Amino acid sequence: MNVHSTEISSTQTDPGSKRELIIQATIRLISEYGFHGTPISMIAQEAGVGAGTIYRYFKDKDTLVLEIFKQVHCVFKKTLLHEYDANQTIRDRFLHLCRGIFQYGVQNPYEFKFIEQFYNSPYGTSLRREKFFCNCGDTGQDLPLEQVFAAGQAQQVIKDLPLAALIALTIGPIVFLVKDSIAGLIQLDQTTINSTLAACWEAIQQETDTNRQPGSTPSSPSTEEKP
Amino acid sequence: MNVHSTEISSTQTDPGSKRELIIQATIRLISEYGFHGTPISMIAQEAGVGAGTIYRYFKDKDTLVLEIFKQVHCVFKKTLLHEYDANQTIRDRFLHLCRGIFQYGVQNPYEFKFIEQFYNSPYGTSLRREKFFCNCGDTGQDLPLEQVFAAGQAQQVIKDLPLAALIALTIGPIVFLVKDSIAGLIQLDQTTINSTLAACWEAIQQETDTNRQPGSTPSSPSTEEKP
Amino acid sequence: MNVHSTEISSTQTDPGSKRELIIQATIRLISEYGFHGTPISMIAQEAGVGAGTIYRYFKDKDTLVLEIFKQVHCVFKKTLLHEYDANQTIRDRFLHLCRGIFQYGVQNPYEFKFIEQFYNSPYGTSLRREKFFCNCGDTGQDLPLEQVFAAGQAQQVIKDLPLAALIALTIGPIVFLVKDSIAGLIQLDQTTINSTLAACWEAIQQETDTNRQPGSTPSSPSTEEKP
Amino acid sequence: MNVHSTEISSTQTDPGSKRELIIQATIRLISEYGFHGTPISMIAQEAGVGAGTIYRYFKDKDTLVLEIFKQVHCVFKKTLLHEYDANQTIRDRFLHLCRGIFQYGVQNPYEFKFIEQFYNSPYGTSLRREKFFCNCGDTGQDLPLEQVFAAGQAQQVIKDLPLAALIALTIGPIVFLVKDSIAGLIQLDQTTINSTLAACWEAIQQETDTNRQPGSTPSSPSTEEKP
DNA sequence: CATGAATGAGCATTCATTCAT
DNA sequence: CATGAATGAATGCTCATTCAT
Repeated sequence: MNVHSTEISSTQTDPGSKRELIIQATIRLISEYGFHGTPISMIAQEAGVGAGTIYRYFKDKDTLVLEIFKQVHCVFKKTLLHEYDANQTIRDRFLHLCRGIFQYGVQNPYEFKFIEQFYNSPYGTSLRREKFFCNCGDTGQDLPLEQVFAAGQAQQVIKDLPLAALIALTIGPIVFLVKDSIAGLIQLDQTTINSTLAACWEAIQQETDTNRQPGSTPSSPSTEEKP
Repeated sequence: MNVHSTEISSTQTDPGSKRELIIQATIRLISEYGFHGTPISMIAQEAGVGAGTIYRYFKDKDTLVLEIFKQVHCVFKKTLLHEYDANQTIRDRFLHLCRGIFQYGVQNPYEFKFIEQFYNSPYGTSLRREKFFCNCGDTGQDLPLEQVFAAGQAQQVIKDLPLAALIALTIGPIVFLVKDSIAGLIQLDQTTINSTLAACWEAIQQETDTNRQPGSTPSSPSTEEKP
Repeated sequence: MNVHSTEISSTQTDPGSKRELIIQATIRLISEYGFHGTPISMIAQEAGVGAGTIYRYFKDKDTLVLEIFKQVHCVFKKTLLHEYDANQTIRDRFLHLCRGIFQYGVQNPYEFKFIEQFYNSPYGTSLRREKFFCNCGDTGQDLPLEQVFAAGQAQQVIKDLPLAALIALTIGPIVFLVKDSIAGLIQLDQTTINSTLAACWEAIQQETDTNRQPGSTPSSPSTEEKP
Repeated sequence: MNVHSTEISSTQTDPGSKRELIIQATIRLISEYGFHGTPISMIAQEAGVGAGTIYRYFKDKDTLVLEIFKQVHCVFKKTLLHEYDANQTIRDRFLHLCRGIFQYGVQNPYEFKFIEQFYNSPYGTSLRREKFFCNCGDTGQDLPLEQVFAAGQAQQVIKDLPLAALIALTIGPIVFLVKDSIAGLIQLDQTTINSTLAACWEAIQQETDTNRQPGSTPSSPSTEEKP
């Protein structure tokens, strides 16, 4: 009855549908110009639809952006969790998730910057504070990265820093680099990604005697968790 | 004939001048509401001047923001270089600069967010790409942090990563944390700052014989082998 | 070729026809929200038809309303003339017609307010000026009330006031009261209606010796004199 | 500080001020086309000002109309009360007030229709129900006409009809006639006005033996109240 | 015939910029 | 120099109307 839908239906990804055209145009433009820098008329033109058409699919501009964020954020989370194994070592789980962010950013630059824009908007700030995130069908628990950090700290594999600091030490560099990559300031190949991730791990790992044993390289799997 | 000046005159820091009132109001408001969320009329009111007055000092809104960015960015750089000693060790110079960013962000949240806003705008992106930055009277050389990294790599104290990656590994976490701090999501005390900076250093430092045993290859994260 | 019809076909009162559904919805909505406050889409929804369907029956929104007005106005006139006997006394004919307006308004509040809305619109004003009204199959003669007034004046039963004044003195109070009734500001029972009509009659009647005789009026709601 | 003012300042009637130009244009246009039929752009053009200028004086379109209504309604009430003497007979007070309405309508056709439009809008309906009217500096008591009716009923000079009916019997014809006059359907001279008012009085007056004496003409002051 | 998705002109409102004072 | 009233282009949004299905 109502075409405005918060549910993410399968038709949303029909690449030819007007709705999807609007979404893609919005992501592209807002990722570049920001919410207030992107008039509806510009979205309509980029999508190749009439301005009024947008309002058949979304109640207003706010809703348009919020709904796209939810959808994009969901896909983003699902991408991270693809082939994710909670039984792997802390380090491997860390690397899996972080590499996922890298890959996602490089392969979906518009979506990545869109998420960034959203997080840095007043909207996003309150989102973060209220832990509002979309559930995507999962149990609404914390981002898996936070779980990894918590588990790692429990096992004394990860430094006893505030959670925010741990996140900053990993997400910070990744986001920074991906944005530089999107801006064309650096070419992100697998080698650079891998070495950067290794560096991130070194930043947060708890150095123990075991870790300091000769031959122990920062990037070698340690077995500190199951002694 | 034209009172608009790209040059940074000495009067700009006169705290009572209208120009400075306008600048301070703009920083405060744009850091909070963003460029498009801050009308000229709001700036005029916050600054306690007439709207038309702003146009005596700045050609238009774009120029206003660009000029403020240049000025703020200069002060920021100068702050970092305060008591900076190029003869210190790589690590100390690194810590001096990074701690400076932290301090600046915590003590000047409006300016910090303003710079952030600017960097994330289309304007900022092109700026970064064109290395346009203001010279601030210095010799136009690279940011000192980049010099430290280059020197550190020459001395094999710092990993052989792309410069952009090294910057990301240090600036990324700092900016991330300062923003969280400004948003009230974390309380940044000296302990947290110090341990975070130590972590950043661990992320970028080259482990040598001096530091470690030979054969240690920081850039090989390939370790998934489980013996 | 053109399904739009200015003629009032017999199907218009078929209660199940789409045309009639549209008309009823329009009357209900416009009487409440006015012409500009009632979008076509709302009419379509209320009528349970597609928006495009309305344009099969009416050329455009203006035509829709004009045609409905003609139809409603016709039915209104016919209602007034029901059981109307031109051989009755002036006073009885007057009371018959006026009571008819009261009854019609109370029983058909939507239609009544619709007519009102229309009369007060620029459209209605020009209509009144041009004496354009629909003929309803009658001989296009004046409204019967005007005939009664003319006849009454000829018989010196009704004051020698301008016709417009006589109409105002009768229609004015009735419309005013019915609107208050519809708005819920007064409960219109038969007693109030009768005494109001008696008052209207007193306003326009020519006082002669004949008229002043006691008990002279058949439907005498006029018992107010206390002998 | 704030140019939006609910207070009715003396400058409002400065005929050359933009504010007054806007008000006059609004009254003229809304009286003819109604609220929804009068775009802001049309008001701006009619007033000879830019569209944005209107918003310097009024918060939004609703406020514009509401404020004008208050002002016009105040002037209207003051006009009615000009030279009004509460010590006159019921009939004279009645005639004074009703004649005032006539005069006001004939001399201020735009304002008169504007008030009409407003009363017939959803806004006006709630106004009537809530007795919200502006106080105009008076004590906020009922319209004087209602007081006259109440007093007249107490003295058995006026019929014992519901208040709404009495108002309908007087205001109804007057409004009806004035509208016809404005529409050009009738020429309202003093004779017509006087005889119509006399008729209105006959409609509502309580007929006693005294009143029935020959020679008692509607327009002559009767002394029925203080026998 | 009937539909409702699509359209774009039109609306209320905001805001960067100008200019008379 | 400084002001802020005035402007009109631009924005988000609505809605009468069309037309492919």
